[in-house]
Amino acid sequence: MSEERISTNLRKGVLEYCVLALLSQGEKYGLELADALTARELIASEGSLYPLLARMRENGLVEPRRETSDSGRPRRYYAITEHGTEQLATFTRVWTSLAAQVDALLEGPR
Amino acid sequence: MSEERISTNLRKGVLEYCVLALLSQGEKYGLELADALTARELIASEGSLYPLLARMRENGLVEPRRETSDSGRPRRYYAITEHGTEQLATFTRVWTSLAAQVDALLEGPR
DNA sequence: ACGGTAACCTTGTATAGCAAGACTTGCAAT
DNA sequence: ATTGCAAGTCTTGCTATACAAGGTTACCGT
Repeated sequence: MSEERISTNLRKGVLEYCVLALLSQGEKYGLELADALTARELIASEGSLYPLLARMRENGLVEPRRETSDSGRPRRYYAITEHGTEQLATFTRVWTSLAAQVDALLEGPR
Repeated sequence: MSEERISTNLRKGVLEYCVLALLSQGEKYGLELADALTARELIASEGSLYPLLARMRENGLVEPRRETSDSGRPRRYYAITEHGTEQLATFTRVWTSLAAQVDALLEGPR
């Protein structure tokens, strides 16, 4: 029951950069991102993703492009911007450092 | 400028269990915890810690004990409870799994 | 025409960390 | 004594994020 709560809080602030990491491998559209993140258990529902994408667009981290259907309904593809790439690099530094501290604490005194 | 913001969000949901990890090595009082966490860059100020300790007490994760001064002003020592120990174990599982996913994403496709 | 489904988006809510500072207590100079 | 300083605890107001639940639009097969 509380495993969910733990996950939820852990995801805060990580999700944004996981999206950037995925986009750094190439453009993706909303549901495609949602599926990739769900498979990795990094989101619990699309309700987290779309508001996040909107924020990221406002902050200039991603650039949306509308692709009107070759088949199926139109999709909105997102590409990472230069600014987004920089932010991803910064995050990687911060994450690596923090994760090392947490790992050390969890392992306890040698 | 935004490195702070990244850290802030990353800490959410981690801090609580870092406190438990520290307490699993023995009782500690407020400022002692604050110093340990600050040294590891896991908090930015005591303003995060005291409300957290209060929440953790309400949730039965820690048990406070008032120690009236042997020397210096009285301190409130916190000990981890059995429930706290269980929660720490659960967190460790969740954290390990999530951290692995994030690391994999940051390293990108092999 | 009609149901299904892919894709996208919105609303409301709970929660966690933070900055800044208030308050209390003991100790040390003067 | 009195003043000042530092250790220790706690409070207030704020912002931001993930989530559940549901709603909307467009395409497709039958």
